[in-house]
Amino acid sequence: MATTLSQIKRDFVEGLSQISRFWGFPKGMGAIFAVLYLSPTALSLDEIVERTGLTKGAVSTEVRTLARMGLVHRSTKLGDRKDYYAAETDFYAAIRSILQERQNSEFDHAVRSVKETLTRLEENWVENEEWNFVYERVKALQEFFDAIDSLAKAVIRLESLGLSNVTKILNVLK
Amino acid sequence: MATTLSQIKRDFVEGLSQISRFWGFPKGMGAIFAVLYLSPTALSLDEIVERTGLTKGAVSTEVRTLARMGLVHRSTKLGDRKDYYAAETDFYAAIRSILQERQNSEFDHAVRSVKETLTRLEENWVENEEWNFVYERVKALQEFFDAIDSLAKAVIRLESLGLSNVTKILNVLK
DNA sequence: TATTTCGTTTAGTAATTACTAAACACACAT
DNA sequence: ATGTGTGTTTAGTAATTACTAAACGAAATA
Repeated sequence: MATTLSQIKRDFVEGLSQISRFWGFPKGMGAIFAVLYLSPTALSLDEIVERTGLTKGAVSTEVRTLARMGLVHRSTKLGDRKDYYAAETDFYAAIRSILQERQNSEFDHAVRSVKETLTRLEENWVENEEWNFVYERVKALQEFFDAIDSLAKAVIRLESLGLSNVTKILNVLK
Repeated sequence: MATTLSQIKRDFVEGLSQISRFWGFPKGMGAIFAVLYLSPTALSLDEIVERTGLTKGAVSTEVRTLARMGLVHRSTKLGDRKDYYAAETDFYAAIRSILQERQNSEFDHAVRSVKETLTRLEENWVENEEWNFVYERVKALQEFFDAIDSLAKAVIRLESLGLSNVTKILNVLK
């Protein structure tokens, strides 16, 4: 049972698929990214189809959302009608892109709804114990979300420093 | 159309449900947490059932995973056979707890599989261009995961400083 | 021991999500 | 204009996940 490169690759693709699924993305998306990531050259849609075992339709849509997230890049060759896809290798850039994408997402809408709850509580204020209690709790949650958000932005802003350097600095702090 | 407290609460519960779903948790889990979070007193399983509209079975299992994640706490009253549940209000503590929980999870297993790919590449080394290429790529990914992990740990370690203070410090850096 | 009151488990259903197969649309080449 | 090689869309299916209803078990009470 020789450990061939293609075997190792297959296992890697499998691993990224699971990670993808864990993060709430289709596992096919992870597979597509993995295949592109391990390829030295950009791949056409049909090559991705071949290497992942998915159908053209699935690859077409999923590679597009990957592109929207900035995790892959689409390119073309002159005199060739095919599109070619390559994995983004700068993960910090990808994160930044994903966070931007997130701004318009269902998620941010939901987070905003917490903020909105707060406003409604303020605008229809009734001075009693329960109202006060609810207000304090919702406010605390909203502040937490804000804190996370600011932290993420701060880290992204320091991208050029390198994530591990940022970590080192933090570790010195206390 | 008066904006009553119970209306506001319902909307809040709805909001957290969506957030929960976005993060890949059942939306019922979000609803349960929200209900507990807005309650000044700990609630029994049946009270949660009543306020969320879920069944006892669903609440039983989901409240348990919430407890495992450290997002709610189970308690009992003397001379009362019921269990009572209350929301954790220290979110930083909750995050820490979730990250610990994660150690044993399917996710970490998957992340470890990347590390494992790397080892296999090293152990069966073949000196050629492709092998080298794949190795470099996998290594970069593994280092990225490591960096994220260290960063998370560093932030958690600074919990007592307050998340927003950490953010402030980071913002001064550059 | 039988009964009540609680939480858990289980087996099945509903709802959602990922994916397939195939039709389609567009651009280019002949 | 017709045919060929692309990527996209769509309608349906498979697989997964969240949830329900109801049986069960355990512990306290009668």
